[in-house]
Amino acid sequence: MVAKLGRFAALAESDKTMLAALEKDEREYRKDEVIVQCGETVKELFVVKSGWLASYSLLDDGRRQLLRLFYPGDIVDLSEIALLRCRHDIKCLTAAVLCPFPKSGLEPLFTHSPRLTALLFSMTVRENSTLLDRIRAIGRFSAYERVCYLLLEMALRLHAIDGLQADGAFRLPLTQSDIADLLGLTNVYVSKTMSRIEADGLIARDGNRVKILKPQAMAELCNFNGDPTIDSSWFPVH
Amino acid sequence: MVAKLGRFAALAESDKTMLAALEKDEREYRKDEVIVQCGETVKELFVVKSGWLASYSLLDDGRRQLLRLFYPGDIVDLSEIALLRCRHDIKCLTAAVLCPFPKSGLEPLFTHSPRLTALLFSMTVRENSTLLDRIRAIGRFSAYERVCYLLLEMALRLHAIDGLQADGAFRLPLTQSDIADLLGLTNVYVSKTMSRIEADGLIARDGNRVKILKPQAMAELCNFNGDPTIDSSWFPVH
DNA sequence: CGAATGCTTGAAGCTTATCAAAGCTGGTGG
DNA sequence: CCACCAGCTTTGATAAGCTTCAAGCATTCG
Repeated sequence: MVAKLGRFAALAESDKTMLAALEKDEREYRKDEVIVQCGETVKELFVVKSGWLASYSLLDDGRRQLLRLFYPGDIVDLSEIALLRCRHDIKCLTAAVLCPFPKSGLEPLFTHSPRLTALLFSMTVRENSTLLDRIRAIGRFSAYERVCYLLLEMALRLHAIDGLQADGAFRLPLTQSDIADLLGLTNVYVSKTMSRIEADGLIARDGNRVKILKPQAMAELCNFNGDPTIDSSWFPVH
Repeated sequence: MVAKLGRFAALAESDKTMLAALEKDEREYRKDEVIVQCGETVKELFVVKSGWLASYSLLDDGRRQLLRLFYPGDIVDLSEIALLRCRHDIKCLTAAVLCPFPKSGLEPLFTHSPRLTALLFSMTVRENSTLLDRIRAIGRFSAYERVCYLLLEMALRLHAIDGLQADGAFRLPLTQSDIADLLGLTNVYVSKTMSRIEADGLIARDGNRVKILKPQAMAELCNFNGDPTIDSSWFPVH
């Protein structure tokens, strides 16, 4: 996590120490294991060491909407610190290693490091921004555009944490049902859409590996702007 | 704004003073006036004194997605403080009075009041939570459910700032095209859907006034949970 | 009063969902 | 090491929900 945050702003040694304290315990989780259940009172947060997680919401009739994906280096779920009760389920999409820490573990950080506080605030805003992008995608994009969009976003996100393979391809640990629930589609139509995207020569697939062949064309197709740039100029110095 | 934030946690006098400083200037804006344009470097933020605003994203071919609504007491756009360039347009849905202040106006607040910082952080998380709810609505709800959802959310939001009329009705300053762009629908279908909702006896309409007749039934219909509860127990004391 | 804007209603069409069945793949136990 | 099985993906046929297009009506404003 120090590595991830350090990309956005220089950190003092004391800041690094505080962050490292959050990662001192490790716990392993199996694929599909549920980490947090909707309605629970949240006492613990987690730093993701490895693996993918997702938060999601279930409706009475079985409909499901995936809300967020958590990658290595993320905090699950930083937002929950401010809420009394958790509003969504969170589970492992792959086997994962998490570093649990009590909610109060962030307290010293808020009281002693304005700079680190600003940084966490910025991370929350950034996440916010990706949610807005997805609202736009689900609300106004065709299925074809939505899938392109998701693939680009994942590639970008993985690139940032060195999760891409040498040739730029990446393993897609989501099932097509997961992708459908993330984008407001059905698994059947995701399958048909991905086949079309592949037939059009925009991507190549091999098992669950995906390689984006024409990132430029795909980005134009779905108005993909990449990540917002964090402005650290206003951060308190210490 | 002091009133709005004070609802979530007790504020020290010094905190109130800092907040009040943000609201010392006032400027009037006309309906449809654009406050912030996509791509601009953000130097100024605003406290909404009166009126409604919305941020939105335009696609090349004219499609539009409304992203957020801003009500009196909100900061437009708190998120932008952390971003170098603005990613969306923001405009007035009604005539409005805003209090502009420079981005740097928040700096003393971050450096001198951990408690206020935590509160702003919480507000951001809370907004985050409503975005997740809307992702769920757009991704998995039918048009009928989406419109019910939006009306409930607005009523709740207005209730919190005493914006409801005596009989519980409220003026809806959005056009049906706005509602459509907020929910990922078309203006035509919003019209048909609202007529159905009214025919079903869930709401009553008179011009642009709306009254929710059966809030309970509507809430069950669309799994409406109300607002998340903010946990202020972890806030630094001063 | 005329023009502009927004709302309503109907008909036709398209994207996506639903249902169903068959093919593929990776993991497990014999 | 192979066969089996469960879960995932693919493909096709049909259906539903929403969009698009178009015209008429209502309201507001200069």
